[in-house]
Amino acid sequence: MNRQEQKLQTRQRIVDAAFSLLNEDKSLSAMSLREVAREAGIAPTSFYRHFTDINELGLTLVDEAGLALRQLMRQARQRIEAGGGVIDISVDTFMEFITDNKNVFRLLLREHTGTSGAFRAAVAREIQHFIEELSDYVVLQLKLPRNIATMQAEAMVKLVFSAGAEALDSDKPSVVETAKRVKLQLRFVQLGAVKYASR
Amino acid sequence: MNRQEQKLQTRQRIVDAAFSLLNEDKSLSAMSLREVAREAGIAPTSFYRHFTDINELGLTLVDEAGLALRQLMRQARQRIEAGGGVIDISVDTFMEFITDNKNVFRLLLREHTGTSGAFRAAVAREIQHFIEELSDYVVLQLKLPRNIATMQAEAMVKLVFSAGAEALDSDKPSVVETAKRVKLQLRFVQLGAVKYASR
DNA sequence: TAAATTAGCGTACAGTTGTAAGCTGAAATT
DNA sequence: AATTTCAGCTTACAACTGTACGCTAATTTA
Repeated sequence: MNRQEQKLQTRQRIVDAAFSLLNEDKSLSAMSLREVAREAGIAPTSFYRHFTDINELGLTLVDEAGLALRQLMRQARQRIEAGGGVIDISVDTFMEFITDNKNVFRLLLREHTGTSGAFRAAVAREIQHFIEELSDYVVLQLKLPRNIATMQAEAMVKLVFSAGAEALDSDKPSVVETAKRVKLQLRFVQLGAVKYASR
Repeated sequence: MNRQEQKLQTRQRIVDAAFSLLNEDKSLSAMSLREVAREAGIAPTSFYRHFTDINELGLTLVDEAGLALRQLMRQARQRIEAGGGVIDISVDTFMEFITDNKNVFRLLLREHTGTSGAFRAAVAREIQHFIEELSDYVVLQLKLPRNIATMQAEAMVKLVFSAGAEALDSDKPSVVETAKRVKLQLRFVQLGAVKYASR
C-alpha cells in the first residue's frame, strides 16, 4: 500500500473518531487529544503527524460539517423540483438530516456559540452560505427584491436551526411536532415578507 | 458579623467569580472548581462548604441569568407603556441588556446548546417563560388567537436570541446593524401572523 | 463558662492532560 | 544496493484536575 494513502487513511480515522466522540455530552473544546488518539487507535503523539493542533482538527470537522450542509441543501432542491411545498419539503429534509447526522449538526450548533472565536466564525460562514443559497432561491421563486429576500432567508434559516436544536433532544413524535410548529412560523415569515414587499 | 451572613457573602463571591470567568473563551463545562475557587479567593476544598458539585453552581448561575431575563422583560414593558413601537423598544432593550450583561447572556446561549442535559433543560425553561410572557402580550395587543400568538412569540424570541448571539461578537455599529435586521424580520413575522389569522 | 458546630485551610494523592525527545522499521529515493 | 524519509511508537515530565482527610479558630449553643 502507498504511503500517502496509508497516511490519509489514518487521518480519516482521526476525523471519524472525533465525530464519534461528539455525542450529547462532549464538545470540541472538551475533547482531549489523547481521547481522540485513543479512539482512533494511535499513540497520542502520533496525532501530531496529521494535525499541528487539536484546533486544526476542529476546523477540519467544521469544514466537513459545512460540506454535509451543502449536500443537504442540494438534496432539498432536488426533492422540491420533484414536486411539493417548498417549506414542507425543506423542513422535512432538514429534520431527516439532523436525525441521521446528529453529531454533525451538534457540532455546528455547539461551536456556533462555543468558546473558540475561530470556530464561531467558521460556523457562521457556513450558515451564511446556507442563507445565501436560500436567498437566491427566494428571489427566483417569489420574485422579491434582493434585500427583502435576504432578510426572509436569514429569518427562515435561523428558525429552522433553532427548531433543529430542539429536535436533537427530542424523540420522534416530538420532532414531528416541532417540525409542524416551525413550518407555520416559516409561513408567517413568508407571508409577512411578501406583504411587506407589496406595501 | 453573623455567621450565616458571612457564609452567604462567600457564596455570592463564588457566584460572581464564576460569572466573571464566563468570558468569550470559557464555558461552564470548561470551568474548573479550582479556578473558581482561586478567583473567589478561597481554598479549593472550601468550595464544598457551599456547593456539593460544580454542577450545582452551574444551575445556580442559570437561575440567576433567568432572573435577569425576567427583569429585562419587565423593563421592556415599562418602556413600551411609556410610548414607542413594541418591536423597536423590545429589540433595543434586549440589545442594551446584552451589551451590559455579556456574560449572563453568553451563559444562556452557550448552555442552551451545551453538553449538560440538565443545563440545556434549565435554559430551555427560562426561554419558555420568556416566550409565554411575550405570548400573553401578543394576545392582548394584537387580539390574535392564543395558538397563533404563541407561534408568533416563539418565532420572535428565537430570532431575537439569534441576533443577540451575533451581537455578542460585534462592535457597536454592527450591533445597530444587526438590530435593524432583526426588527425587519420581526415585522415579517407579525405581518404574517396577522395575515394568517385572518385567512 | 464549657461544649459543640462549622467555614475555611493545608496537605496529599491518584488521574488526566499536552507535548518534548528519541527510536524503529518500512517505504521511497538515489 | 545504499541512503534518506517519515508514520507511528515508547518513555518521560511538568502542569493541572477533583476530592479525601484532618486541623484550626471563631462563632453559636447549652
